[in-house]
Amino acid sequence: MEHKTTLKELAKILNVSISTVSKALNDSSEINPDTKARIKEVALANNYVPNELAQSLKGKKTKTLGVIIPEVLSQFFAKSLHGIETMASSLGYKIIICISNESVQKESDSLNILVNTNVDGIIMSLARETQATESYDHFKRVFDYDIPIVLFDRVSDTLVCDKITVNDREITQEATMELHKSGCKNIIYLSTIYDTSVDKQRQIGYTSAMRELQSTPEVLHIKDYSYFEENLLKVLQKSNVDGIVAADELSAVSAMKTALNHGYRIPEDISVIGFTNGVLGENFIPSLTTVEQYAEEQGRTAVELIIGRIQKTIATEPVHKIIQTSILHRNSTKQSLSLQK
Amino acid sequence: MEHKTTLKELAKILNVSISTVSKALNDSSEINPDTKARIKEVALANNYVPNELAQSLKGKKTKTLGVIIPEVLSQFFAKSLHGIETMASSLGYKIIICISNESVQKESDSLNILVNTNVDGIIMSLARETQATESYDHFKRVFDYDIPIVLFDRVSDTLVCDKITVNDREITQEATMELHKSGCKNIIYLSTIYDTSVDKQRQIGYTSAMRELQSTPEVLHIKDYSYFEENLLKVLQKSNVDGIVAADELSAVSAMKTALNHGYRIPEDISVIGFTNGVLGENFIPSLTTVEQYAEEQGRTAVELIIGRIQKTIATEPVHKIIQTSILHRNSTKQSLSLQK
DNA sequence: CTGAAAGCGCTTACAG
DNA sequence: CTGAAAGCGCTTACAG
Repeated sequence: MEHKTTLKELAKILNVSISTVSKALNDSSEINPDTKARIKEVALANNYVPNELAQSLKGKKTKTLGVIIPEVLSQFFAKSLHGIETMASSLGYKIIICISNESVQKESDSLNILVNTNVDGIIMSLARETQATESYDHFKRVFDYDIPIVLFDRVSDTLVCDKITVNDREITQEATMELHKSGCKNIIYLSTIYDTSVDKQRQIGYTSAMRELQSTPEVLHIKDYSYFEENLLKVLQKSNVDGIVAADELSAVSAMKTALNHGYRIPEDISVIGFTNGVLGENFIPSLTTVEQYAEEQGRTAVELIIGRIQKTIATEPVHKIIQTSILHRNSTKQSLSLQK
Repeated sequence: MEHKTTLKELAKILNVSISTVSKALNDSSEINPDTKARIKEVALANNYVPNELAQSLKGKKTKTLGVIIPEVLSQFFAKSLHGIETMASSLGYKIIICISNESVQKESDSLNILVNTNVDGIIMSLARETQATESYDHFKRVFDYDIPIVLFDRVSDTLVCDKITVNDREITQEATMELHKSGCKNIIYLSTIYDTSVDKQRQIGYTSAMRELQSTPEVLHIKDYSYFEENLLKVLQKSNVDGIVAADELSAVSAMKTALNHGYRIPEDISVIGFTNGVLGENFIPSLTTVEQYAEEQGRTAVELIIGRIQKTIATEPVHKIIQTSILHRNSTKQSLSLQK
């Protein structure tokens, strides 16, 4: 087993001091060009690579970003992660990934680990439990130690830091209006991501559209997929539902599945609009009309933001970037008089 | 902004030496119990947490695992990652995640980063390009420096290290036989994950089943989803296909979609068996009969294996764990005389 | 039982 | 232009 060459060893081989080797390899202008060349050559020949632990211990920067997401099985977070990884690695940063599983405890543990491991910054989307219980005490260390943090998608006003979201409220309002324009009379809002900030925003958007339409809003939160079909069916029948705005991809597809399995036609009897452009909605028959959330772009933007913070190249004021979304028209909705591809 | 308390500072407050503080906090038997208690109290009061960089620099262990997966958008890898993260964090290890995007270059870059960052071990699934071109030179440093590595799912005989796979060959043979028993006459093998080890194994399993059935095997590899429908349709018609063994979840669902869109009934006209138990196959209508790959378990097992290696608690011989899979019967296949839930 | 010293592998003021 | 020294924050043989 080989071991990693050190500056000390190179210095010995070259018969110069460690400082000289270090400076030469860092291209310091102090060093004679010839010496530099000689040193670099030997370093290369010995496969020298600086020990990052030692460098970080001195320099205080680890070139590592911490990422905490609530889960990785939904396309939205998988895509965000992909965007984060791509951008981070292209900019020379590594990522430590933590999955909170929607739990405050795991989120808190993860934050502590990231702080202890000296990440340069943290990118995260809040756990549902954190948002439901408004528990933010576990962020204290992050702020105490002034570690830059960027929240995306699931954000909170309590936390003063950079944020990235889409225009959830407006787009949901727009989605609701579109269903109406395409002929839907009884539109409900369906969500399984209860208690999250995005759910709240989307619900507000839906509700205000309904008010504008002088219709009574009807919100259905289903907390457990075991009762999904049963719960949804009851509402479909009772309220004569012909339009559904679903807050995420899985619930949208599940709603279509339930409806189809019980003889409803989509979009003829019931139109559905969901969120997230993922394989699930794309491949279902009918394909899902959905709000494109630009998950990868959110991830990439989060990395740019956090690195800007780390390198202090952006304003001191916290930034809230709102990404403008659009509705991706597919086959779970009827053509309306307005837009359609 | 606060800063992190150091041993030096604690020593000063306590009027003892740094060594004593260090030993006390590490519960060394050398230290007087009373002194220990006093030191721990002050450490706690000052929120002392050891600097991991310094500890790692001394001790050579970072409690960090590197993970490289080809992509994160498919349920299989997302689930594996989830299993890895869960097990790793429960055992006190952090994970650095890299996504190779099926590219040798990115895989090579990732390996270098992980080596340079002093991870204790690496868990990975090979990029398609790596397997297609049989390029393994970029693994040299990993082996030179004796960094433990565990391969899962996409493995290679060229790399001498621990491995985890499922019994791909046998289960695909079984899947093919089952389609036959349920009445299928013209069964094809469909794959979009060409050039991977798992594809090869599954293909072999399929082919040997076909030989056993004295039927001519027909393998359809589609390299680009833009031509999926067109390519598949041609074969469906030409060969009068009534059974499809698909090598992954997305191709299985895409095949069902194509067939349904062209008037075939599933499973009456064409039966389909896929791989991976994910939301995609679960929610499609009809739901996909599929090979349960125990992705999360593979991830968890990989972590156990690598940590065993790191702590040298397992045999020196490389281990190949083969996880026994089973077929999850759902609605894309007909009841056969044998098993059905 | 406590502490001074050396060292992990670097970087960087400072001296010459 | 080169090098000796101090220091990042720890741990651990060794001395007392």
